[in-house]
Amino acid sequence: MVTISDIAAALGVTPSTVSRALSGSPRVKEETRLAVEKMAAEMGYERNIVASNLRKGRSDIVGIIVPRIHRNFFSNVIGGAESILEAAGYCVLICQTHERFEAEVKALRTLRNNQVAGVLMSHAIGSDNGKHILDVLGDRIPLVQFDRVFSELPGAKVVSNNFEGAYAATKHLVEQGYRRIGTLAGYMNSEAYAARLEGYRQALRDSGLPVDESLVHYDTIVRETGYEAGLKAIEAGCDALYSAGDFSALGAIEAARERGLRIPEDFGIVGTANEAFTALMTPSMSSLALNPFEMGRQAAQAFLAGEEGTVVVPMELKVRESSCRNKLQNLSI
Amino acid sequence: MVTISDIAAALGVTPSTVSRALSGSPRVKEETRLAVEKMAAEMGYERNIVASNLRKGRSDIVGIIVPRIHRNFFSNVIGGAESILEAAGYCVLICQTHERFEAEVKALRTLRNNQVAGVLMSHAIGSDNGKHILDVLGDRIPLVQFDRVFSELPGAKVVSNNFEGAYAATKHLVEQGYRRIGTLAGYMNSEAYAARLEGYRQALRDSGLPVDESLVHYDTIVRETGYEAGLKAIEAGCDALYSAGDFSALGAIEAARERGLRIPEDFGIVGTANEAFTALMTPSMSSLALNPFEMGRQAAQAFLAGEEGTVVVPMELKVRESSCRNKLQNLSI
DNA sequence: CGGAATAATACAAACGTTTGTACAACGATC
DNA sequence: GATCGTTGTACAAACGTTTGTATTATTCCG
Repeated sequence: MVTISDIAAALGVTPSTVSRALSGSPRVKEETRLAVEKMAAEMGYERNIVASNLRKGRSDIVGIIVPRIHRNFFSNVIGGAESILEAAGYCVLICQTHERFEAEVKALRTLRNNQVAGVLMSHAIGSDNGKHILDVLGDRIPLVQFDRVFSELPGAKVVSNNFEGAYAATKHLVEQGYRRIGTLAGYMNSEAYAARLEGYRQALRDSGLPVDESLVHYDTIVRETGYEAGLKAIEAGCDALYSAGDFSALGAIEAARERGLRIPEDFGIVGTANEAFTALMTPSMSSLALNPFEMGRQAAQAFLAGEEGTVVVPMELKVRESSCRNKLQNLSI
Repeated sequence: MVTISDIAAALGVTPSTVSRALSGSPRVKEETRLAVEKMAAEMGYERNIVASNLRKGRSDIVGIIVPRIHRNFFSNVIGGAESILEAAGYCVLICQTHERFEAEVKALRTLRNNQVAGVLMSHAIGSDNGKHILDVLGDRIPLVQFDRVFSELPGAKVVSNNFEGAYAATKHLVEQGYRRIGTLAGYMNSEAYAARLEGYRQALRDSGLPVDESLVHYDTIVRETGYEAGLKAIEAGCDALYSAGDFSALGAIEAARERGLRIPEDFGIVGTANEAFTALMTPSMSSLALNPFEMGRQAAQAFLAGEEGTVVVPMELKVRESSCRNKLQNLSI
């Protein structure tokens, strides 16, 4: 591998001059810079990033920590972040936590020891607060949180407007004439799910409908639990459900079919996340779309800008057949 | 940050002794090693990986290059690879090519300049051969290719049994009574697609059916091109399609519906990749499942083992409604 | 033309680790 | 007690870059 010293020797200058020339310092003469660049190209020089990082005390690597990389949502966030970071000259180091606290701490350590320029993360379900994050990263490494956020931590945050989204989804069901609307609510230690539940409640209140807590089904995010909760909801006389997840909504649809209910005539449903299958099934499923790619972009941009605020990425209600007794429509919140 | 020199000073030994103690060299006395380890723990020492990498000339980072990270297949491969590499003490640096040759070269350069311990990659459609890969990586950085493979390159390879898979898928269509079976074949500069096409052809031959080259539709991997090719296939009198991709298969289904054909009664289809939506749509779509997580695991293991061979990860034909005029069945190849 | 100001380059010390070689201490052997 | 091998440490030179300071070359002005 050719080094700046080789170039320096070939040109009869010192390595420092070569270094400055290549990084565009105003302290080298235009003529010298051109000569250096030419020689560097000729000799096939490429900067040793590791040495550069060691000297500078930081790298051009941005760490991203997610619970599971192969979940659709997170891989899209990563894709969005990467699209911005790559253009800005960074590369991306990925760590998974598998929802475990210990793995999260380990990932944070790994990233810090690699002297990453920053960390974008969505914390594990297993983490109750962000103390460990602060402990490991200190105040030297900028942090951007997305989706799952500890609001007490410093640094930028990127979230969805879960309250407004769930509000719009529920309101939509009301407008379609459903009157006894339940919800599959997810886990309450996640602020996102909690906000969706509140949005659902508020929409009912604002519509003059009673908020019946027996129609709220907690901890339902997979198909099986959605199915069971769906059966209960039907027995309780529900005619519609807003589900905080798509897979649980799918389970509820199964339950409704099994009970001989037609969708959307007898039973309406809106899911959340806009998973690929929702648009492709029959009848197609209405869903409150997250925008993970955009969240990734925003997180990356927040890191680049070094700003501290909270960015809210709007959700979009995709109205499809499963909730439309009236006409089809598409709402942006 | 505390360094080995700090520890050395605190104990009255030299940094080299500390370094050797921490890396378990037999050249330090057991007693000294314990003292060093204790002091390191007390002072909260963590090895500066960047400095270590510079000195050693390589890092504990493994680069993974994929066309697009948020494609289900690739994010699962990454997940599989990461599960193995993480356990072995490596971390994973991700690069996307967006199917572009130039981006692939840039990614390779980035990884080499970061002195990665190895590269796992699936090349871009835009790359016709692997010369650039060899040029950039040289023979110092081990390479493992997966899925899309240049067989002329050295290093380990992990592939699916595309020929056998496509053969089984096509044979299945024959067994279901379809007689004029076309194919959506993908890009022929990818050996995987080429092998699938051969499997399709061989299955027809072995079934005593004519191989009509006008029923082979090249370069169709997305929904739109699948739709167009689907229309052509229907006009040409096809009653079934084996598609080398799920999205193109979806497009073909649209085309069939538009032409008033019932699925599977009038028109059968089998896709490839077993995307999540295939099982959830109505009618559910048969698909030739890849095993991306396992491929990632195998690729990582091949890197760790430093072996050169080719690993074949079997595909599995998921038989669902879209191809079943007779009975439902599930085939393992 | 002298001297100050400025421009351009050279010098050298870092960054924190690893590792080959040298060295000291010690016990064993003859 | 001199010689030798062994064991444990110290010494010092890397790895390739960046960057503060010193030095030399150039320009400009009175």
